[in-house]
Amino acid sequence: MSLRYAVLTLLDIEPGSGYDLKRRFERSVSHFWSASHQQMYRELHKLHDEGLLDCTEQPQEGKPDKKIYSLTERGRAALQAWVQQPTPAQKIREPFLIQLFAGHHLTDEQARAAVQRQLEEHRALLHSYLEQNERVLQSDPAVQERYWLAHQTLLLGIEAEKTWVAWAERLLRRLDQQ
Amino acid sequence: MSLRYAVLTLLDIEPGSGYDLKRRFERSVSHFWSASHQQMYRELHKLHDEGLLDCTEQPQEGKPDKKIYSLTERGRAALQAWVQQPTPAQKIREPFLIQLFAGHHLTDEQARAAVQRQLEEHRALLHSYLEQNERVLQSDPAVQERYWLAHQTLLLGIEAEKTWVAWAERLLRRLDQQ
DNA sequence: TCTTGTTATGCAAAGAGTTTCATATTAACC
DNA sequence: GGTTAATATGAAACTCTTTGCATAACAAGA
Repeated sequence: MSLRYAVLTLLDIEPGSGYDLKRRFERSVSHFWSASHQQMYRELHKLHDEGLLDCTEQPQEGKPDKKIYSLTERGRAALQAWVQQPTPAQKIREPFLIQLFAGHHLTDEQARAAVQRQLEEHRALLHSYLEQNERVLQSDPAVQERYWLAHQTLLLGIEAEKTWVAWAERLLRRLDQQ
Repeated sequence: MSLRYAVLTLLDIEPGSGYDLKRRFERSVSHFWSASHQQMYRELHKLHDEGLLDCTEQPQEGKPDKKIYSLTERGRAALQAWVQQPTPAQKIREPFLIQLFAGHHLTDEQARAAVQRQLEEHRALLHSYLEQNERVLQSDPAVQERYWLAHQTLLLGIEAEKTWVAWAERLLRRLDQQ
């Protein structure tokens, strides 16, 4: 049930199409949620059917038309009610760590390569979050003020990636000594 | 496809029943994977049908009988082949951070309570990982040596929870000042 | 004109995970 | 004898997510 509220939250901040939403998921909330375009469209249809979203078709010049979704009164009420409820605990599922857990089946060389790959991925994530952070810091102070709690989630993402990178670097050094 | 390899990995380290496995998931790998008992039993049946697991019934005194599963040669080969393949990137899905992202719908008091709740959960996780770590450090050095990469995953879990706790504490202080 | 890339939307099937229900053995306690 | 709790296993229905397929408007370049 969380995807729907992620969608409502983003559309509450600013209305948009499924396509927009997909890109905003990648740009602004990838540090705590991900969803494919099929999930977006299905969820948008459902929310529209349930009367939580309005939809208006918007013709475009030089591009295909889009459907712009925005929250209805009921949509805002549903979001408001949900944010005040306790959330289910996160379920972590990290395939790479299963592999390391089965690391006695890896040679040192294989382990090194796998950790190196992860290190690069997490460095890239950290880099992208730091860029997002720069964009936020350069935006309108009134907007920053209004969405300061949203910004805190990005700061957690940054700290989490720093932790990951530091851990992977330490592990690589240890693998290199062997 | 990752659950099956998590199951194979644990049974490769030590054979056991579905019930054992459930507890071992909670005790030893909860920092990177979680699964319900229904998932265990279903996966065990599938892996047995596919010939990756052997199964022997073991009568018990004072308790219901259990089915002990262990890897077949093909099971070991499948695990060995998988650990060497690149893993799909983790998909983070953290409902609490959606709520914070929609934090403009919360009063400071509501936000404080929600963050406080998360802080307590993550402190409890940190505590339990630190206890696991103590158990590992007191175990047979030869076993520690063999599974040292598995132990590294726990150290990452500990660092990640420390990061979370520190972030939540900082956020709470900021909320208290308002 | 044809191909490639971006924008934009969607269906259908399969796979993974959750929730609810059900059963049975044994120990411990009242 | 009846209740509660831990151990032990499983089916069925449902929801959520992924994967593969499909369509179409338009721009840019070969």
